[in-house]
Amino acid sequence: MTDGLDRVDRQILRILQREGRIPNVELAERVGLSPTATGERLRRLQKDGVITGFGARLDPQRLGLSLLVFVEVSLDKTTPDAFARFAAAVRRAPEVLECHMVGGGFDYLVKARVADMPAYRRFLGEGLLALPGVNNTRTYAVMEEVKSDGVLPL
Amino acid sequence: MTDGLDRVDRQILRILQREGRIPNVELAERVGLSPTATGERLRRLQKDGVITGFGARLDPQRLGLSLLVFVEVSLDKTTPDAFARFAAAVRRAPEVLECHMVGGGFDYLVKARVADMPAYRRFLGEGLLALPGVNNTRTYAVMEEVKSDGVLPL
DNA sequence: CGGTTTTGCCGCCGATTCTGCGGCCGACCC
DNA sequence: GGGTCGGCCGCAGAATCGGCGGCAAAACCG
Repeated sequence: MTDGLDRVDRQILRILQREGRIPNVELAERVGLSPTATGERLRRLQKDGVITGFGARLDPQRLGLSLLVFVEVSLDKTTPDAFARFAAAVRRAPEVLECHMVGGGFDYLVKARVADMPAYRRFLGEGLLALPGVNNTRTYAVMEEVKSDGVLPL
Repeated sequence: MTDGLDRVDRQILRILQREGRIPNVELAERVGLSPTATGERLRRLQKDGVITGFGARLDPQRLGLSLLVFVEVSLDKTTPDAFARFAAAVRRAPEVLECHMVGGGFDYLVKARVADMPAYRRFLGEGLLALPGVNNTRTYAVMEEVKSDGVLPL
């Protein structure tokens, strides 16, 4: 059940990762199946949760979000529910694109986009550091995005 | 030209980020415009580069990629073209979802997905450490993905 | 301030795409 | 051999797409 994907399924996923809005008929002729069979596979892949959704890729620059930063966050270990409260607050913060709990020298790795350095200072001061339990942060500003697509290998 | 987006444009982008495959007619009635006008805006947003593409979101677990890791990479500063060669190699590596050049204690931050720890060891040894100019790496394994969508604020 | 251009929207309509249905074929199992 | 089942196909009605002409309000200009 976890991996009942044949060659055609994988090809469909590979195409849809990059061209999510391709019409079903064109997808069908690319994988060499009829539109009906292809649509059926697509529906099944969504129902089974392999495909969790579709989305538009936007250019952050054109939206005034020129600065990409990664922040390593350390929490006080004293309060046990601090983790849950931090996680909840982070999910509400629109600047935060991703947040991962990691094992190692710190607790959370946050990926965020803001307009510029002043905006980041504001986000750091009023957003992150204001959260209870936040002990220490270390910021890395991205100078160049070498690879950004995030396409999964198949 | 960089920011000629009105309220309706932003609403379109907000919807399409989460539901990229929504039919144009439904998008139209959600933003309160006719399908023709909505389609025209969509076409313009793509032509202007605000929308760079559409893609399917896949569940990494169901594809056998259960381990998400972040790797901080330091390069030898001796060879000046080492940066370009590292960047080129990283773009070819399928496990690497993202790679950013950062300012701070190290040079590159790499986000990668692999099947499990043995697969990561292989990727680290044969993929990253084999690259010329790589001086030092530090790995952080993700224990929990608190927020992963990467949706931009509008 | 009046006229003109521009811009953005709508309704319409032919072409394309989608989707549910019935039928076909090969694999598999008694 | 006979039955069952999963996967694919073709078809047809319904929905959607995309280009065209018209219209009204805003912007522009003399």
